[in-house]
Amino acid sequence: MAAPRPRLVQPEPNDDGLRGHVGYNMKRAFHMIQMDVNATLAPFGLRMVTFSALVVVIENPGLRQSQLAELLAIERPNLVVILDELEQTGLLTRDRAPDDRRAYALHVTAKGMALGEEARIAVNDHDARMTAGLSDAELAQLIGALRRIERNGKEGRSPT
Amino acid sequence: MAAPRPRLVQPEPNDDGLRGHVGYNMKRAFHMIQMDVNATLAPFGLRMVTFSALVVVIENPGLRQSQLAELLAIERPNLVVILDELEQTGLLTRDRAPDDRRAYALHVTAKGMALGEEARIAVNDHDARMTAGLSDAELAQLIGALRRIERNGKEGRSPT
DNA sequence: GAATTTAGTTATGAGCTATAACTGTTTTGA
DNA sequence: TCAAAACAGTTATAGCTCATAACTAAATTC
Repeated sequence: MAAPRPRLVQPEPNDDGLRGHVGYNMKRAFHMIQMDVNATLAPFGLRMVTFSALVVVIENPGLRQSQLAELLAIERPNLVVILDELEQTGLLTRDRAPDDRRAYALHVTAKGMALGEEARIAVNDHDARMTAGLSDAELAQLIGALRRIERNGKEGRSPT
Repeated sequence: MAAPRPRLVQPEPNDDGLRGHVGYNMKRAFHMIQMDVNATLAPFGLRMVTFSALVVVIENPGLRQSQLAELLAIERPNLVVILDELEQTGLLTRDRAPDDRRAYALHVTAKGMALGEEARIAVNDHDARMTAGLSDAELAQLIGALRRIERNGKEGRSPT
């Protein structure tokens, strides 16, 4: 066994005092995920939020904008530009709802469907990369904990 | 047992297709944490990032700005305004390093120390709120998973 | 049918992050 | 020794995300 090395006069600086906080660790982890997923989606002309919107419209055809905003927890005004982007690149359509001429029914185009499915494969690869080293059970536990935190945060808000 | 209710023509829209992705769940969880921690720190005149900087300087007195930036994974230019804020409110000092007149040695003031410790108590409460319902073991597992993801993200980057 | 509510939009501002380019100081090495 | 390179901190700037207020047009309420 090696003899103990004499203590450095100037010990290595560290962020140990923050590592016990969930928020600090999550901020750093999320930053990595965001960078990687955006790099992953860039070849498709998508960002994290446009990908999310596209997937939800694929799975909920005919959805209204306000419903999509609610589902994604995005403010309506911000969703407008996101959908502009997806509409202008021909991935989805805004069709006037026949029963309510204020509203739009959202549908993906064939192109949107195809691109969405391809992007999904890429995002699954990204997921696998970022969660490498975690078992299936650990991954499920992670997602469960994240959803619990999301719920805890909602409960703290005003009971709408 | 109740008889099965007939299937709705328009089923409730949902984001199930995204819930399997770690990034989507983390984005939503982190958003809640960020809102809550900022509300928690506002009475102290702090934000998440100024709190983080303050804590690290408390625990690493004499630290250089570039070391702090490295530790917090913040770009140097962005750290400047953060430290301006902490310096102008009298929480820390930038002292010219005697051995290198380019560099500053960072130290917290007595006021910074006191405020930092108070803020820490508030942030611990925030942590407890956000992670309510998770056992100690689950919390440890969560932090472990987040650190793993952070490491996986770093490895994907250029090996500087 | 006037008043209110709702769906989507526009305009705008705040916060966080990243990059390029600059000043002044230290280190390198010819 | 002294010019070139590297380094610490800074300034300026731009992008992305999120939030709010105020608007238009259509539907609903009473």
